[in-house]
Parts: sequence; C-alpha cells; structure tokens
Amino acid sequence: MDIVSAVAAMSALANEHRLAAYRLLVEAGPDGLPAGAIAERLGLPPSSLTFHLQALLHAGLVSQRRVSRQIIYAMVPAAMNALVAYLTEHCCGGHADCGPACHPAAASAPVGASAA
Amino acid sequence: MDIVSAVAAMSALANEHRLAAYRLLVEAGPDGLPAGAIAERLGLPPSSLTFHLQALLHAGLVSQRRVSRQIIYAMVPAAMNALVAYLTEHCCGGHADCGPACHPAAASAPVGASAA
DNA sequence: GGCATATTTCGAGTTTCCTTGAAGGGTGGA
DNA sequence: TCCACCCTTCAAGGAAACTCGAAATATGCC
Repeated sequence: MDIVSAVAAMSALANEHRLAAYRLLVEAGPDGLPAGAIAERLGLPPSSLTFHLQALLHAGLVSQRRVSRQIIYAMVPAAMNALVAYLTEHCCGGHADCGPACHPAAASAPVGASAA
Repeated sequence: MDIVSAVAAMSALANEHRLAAYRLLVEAGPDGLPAGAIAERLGLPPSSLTFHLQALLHAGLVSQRRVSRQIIYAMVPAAMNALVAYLTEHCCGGHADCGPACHPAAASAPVGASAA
C-alpha cells in the first residue's frame, strides 16, 4: 500500500452513497449483492449507482462479476486490511498505546495485505 | 460513529497532503508536531497547510493546542478506532472470516470509540 | 513600544466531483 | 428474431474542493 492507493481508497469512501454501498457489501460478505439490489436499498438511479460503484471498483475496494444478467459486487477484504495497516503504520512511534487501531505488530503483516 | 462523521473523516483523509500530515502525526504520537514542522516536511506553504489541518481538525482526527507561539497538532486515536470499527461493523454478516480488519467482536467495543 | 516569529484568515482562480436523463450493450426467454 | 431486463456509458450543468499570495492575528523577546 502506497499513499496514492490509500488516497484512492479514502476518496472512494469519502461519499455518503459510496460508504453506504460499501457497508452493505461488507455486511453481505463474499456473496456480494447485485447492482440493482444496492440501487434499490440506497434509493439511487441506476446511472448514479454505477458512477459510485465504479469509484469503489477502481479503488480496489470491491470486486465485480457477472451472473446471468446481473452484475454482482462484493467487498475485497484485503483492501480494507491493507488500508487500516497503512493508516496505523508506525503508530505512536511503535509504542502501541493508542488502542485497537494502533497495533504495529499486527498491522505489519495483516492477512491479504500484500499491497502494503 | 454515524455515516456523516465517517464520511467527514474519510473526506479529511482523502487527500495526499492531509494523509501525509496525518501519518506524520500518527508516527509522532501523543506529543504531536507544530504546524511549521509539518509544513516543512510536506513542502507546503503555510496557508495551504492550515487549510488541510483545519479539515483534519474539523473531522476530529487531530487535536490542536498552543504552546508559546507554536500550534501543536496531534492525532486523536479514538477517532481512528471508531472509524475502523464503523467500516467493519457487521462484517461478513458476523462470520469474521475476512481477516484482521473484520473482527465483529473487537469492533463492537473498541477503546475510546464512544462516538460509534 | 517595537520588532520578529508562527500561524491563520481572506480572496480569486482553477480544477475536480456529483447528479441524472437518454442512449447503448450484453443476456435470457419465447 | 424479437423483446424484456439489467446495467453501463455518455454528456452537460451545478456544486464543492484545492492552491497560494497577501494581509491579519497572536505570542515572545528586547
């Protein structure tokens, strides 16, 4: 994970619609959700939803796969792991006294964080 | 932590200069850094730095205190804890098989995450 | 008081993002 | 082949963010 990727991920999540969509996908887990279901639950027109999902996709936070006529979106856990690791890297100079989000040892080698 | 606060925090971090500044403060720990030191290390003009630090401050990610003529900025660990907890809430429907960033039990009661 | 230091506020210009209707592409059923 | 469905792409307008020089504020030293 470099600063460009981190900013891309943060920018993708820095919008109410996209954050809501991402959280739906986090809750949905590996099975994901079809675009139509997300649009319905968020009350967004299809073109608006696509705009936001593309932002999440481009940032690597979600994945996309076609199943028949539907496009299924799902979270990419490794992306969030890498992002959290990057944000808390070298936290407090390595003294680890800032709470759960500040664990240098754990953050240095999270599962799937190969991009870090 | 609600979606408005989370979007505010993400927006604050969704900029290369602000993310770099935040990471400097994460590494600096509770002691923080004066604005001038941050500006120097980031190569930003003072007015630009203030613009970005205000964004981080308004989002609650950093705190501000005056020491003589200097303004010291420091990270607010609880803010990051709450943000991470919010992002991974109900992860994978509660099955916790997504890696370090997906721990429903830990995320439900992080240290200092009273705003969640 | 007078001056230097450290930081913020102001203002204007440029750039980027967000929204949404209309049109297009891919898929499946009859 | 024809149609219906699901989603994406395109295009244009409005809103918000970023940049930075100049001026202003706050503090400390002499």
